[in-house]
Amino acid sequence: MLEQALHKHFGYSAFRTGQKEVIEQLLAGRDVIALLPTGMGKSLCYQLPAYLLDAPVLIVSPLLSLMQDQVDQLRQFGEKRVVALNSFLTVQQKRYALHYLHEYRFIFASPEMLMQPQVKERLQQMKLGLIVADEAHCISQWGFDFRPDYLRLGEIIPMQHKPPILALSATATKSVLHDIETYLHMRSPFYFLHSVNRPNIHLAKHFFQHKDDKINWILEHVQTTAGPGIIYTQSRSKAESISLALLERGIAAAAYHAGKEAEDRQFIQQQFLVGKLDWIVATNAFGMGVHKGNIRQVIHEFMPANIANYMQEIGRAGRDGQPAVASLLYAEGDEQFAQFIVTEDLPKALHIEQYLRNRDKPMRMLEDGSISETAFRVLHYWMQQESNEEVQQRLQQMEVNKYKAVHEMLQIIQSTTCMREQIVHYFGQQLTEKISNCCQNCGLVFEEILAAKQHEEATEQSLTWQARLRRILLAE
DNA sequence: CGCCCCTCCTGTAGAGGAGGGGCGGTGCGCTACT
Repeated sequence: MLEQALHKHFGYSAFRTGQKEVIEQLLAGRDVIALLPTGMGKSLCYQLPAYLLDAPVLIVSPLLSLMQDQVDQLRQFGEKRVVALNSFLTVQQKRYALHYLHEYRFIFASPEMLMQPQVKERLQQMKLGLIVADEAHCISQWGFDFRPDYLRLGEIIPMQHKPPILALSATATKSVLHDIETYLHMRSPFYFLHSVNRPNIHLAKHFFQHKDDKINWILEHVQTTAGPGIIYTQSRSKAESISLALLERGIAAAAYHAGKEAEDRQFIQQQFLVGKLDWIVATNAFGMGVHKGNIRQVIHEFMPANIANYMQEIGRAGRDGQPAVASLLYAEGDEQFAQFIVTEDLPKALHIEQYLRNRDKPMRMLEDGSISETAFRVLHYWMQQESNEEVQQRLQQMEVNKYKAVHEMLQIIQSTTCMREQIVHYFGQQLTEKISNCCQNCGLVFEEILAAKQHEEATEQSLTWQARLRRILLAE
């Protein structure tokens, strides 16, 4: 009985939605794509099978920090046969880990590490019980133009004695599901798809004449409403300046972006998790693997580049099931920047010519700085897959697709019909129930949603003196 | 591409506008250098 195994290894008495179905299929040897809302115990879907299979489980993870969290969690459960194969290991540790790889129960690794010849060869000789792609939407989101090793995961799957493959994610469109299936070489996978709709997240949007007005709105809004929350900004510098402005107003806020030291990032995330920080002002670097239940607000200072990103980012709110608000701020022309940022680092036609001229030693292209490291890696990958003409076409198509995705997001912003319905429809699903205070277009009274919370805060002593003064002076 | 910031220009005072330059997201692994 699966329930008995669940109780024996993890001490739980019952499965959560989807877990049992997914595990049953995996144990029967079938590939599975599971879309489960975050925080609903996605990791158990591979952790339990690991104890019922007689071979190691390989988990492909997008972030080192995520890997570390999962390793720590398993160790807390008393599991010793667990390893994270990544650049944190010394040469000796890595050699040791590879030598005894078959003895581990859980092997975590990044796609880049898996593509190293020594690692790949070692895995190919080994029997694996299960291969897991955690946050599997990364295959589609990052594989084509950022981390091409994500498209090469199929190379580590043994042809003979192929283990079942599990793809886990919280949000994926039909086309993302298709990419996952293709690049993981899945054979008629079992789908467990939870609804992408999150009824407790209310969708607000606000329009502004000038970009600066958005900042003023944020400063005002954050001082008078309930946190904790995340503010997503378009650039690192803006994340810094807004968090500073909030700090000056007595709000416990911090900035988070990829320009910060790994140590600082970890510290800030930790402080937010334990409630010492109320607001995180971040670029899209923040979020994956952040398990905080009581996030009440997500504010977008800029326009997300596509609907999937928007859903992922607002989906970090209200995981405790309590009401939360996602506020999307828009000023005319914001789509220009969104378009620029997502296409700026794509390899261009001139890079293909340059690549062909340096065919014998393409790395030379990097020397004069005419191409970024990312763009070079992406170009190099595609040039090995396809002809010049095909690569050129592909890159153009990528650009077109990215513009199209920005436009789809813009339509949600500009339309006057239910935002939720449009979003759910975009993911190929249907909206089954109608909620009150659904979205800006259906009618939304902010105070009604977080009213109880705000009242509580108003009487709290922890209210900042600025906010108290503001209430008195402005009679709010 | 659009923004922000800085410098320069004008024409003899102080400030406003033109024009140029810099900047702008996401992560892995690895290497060279301090």
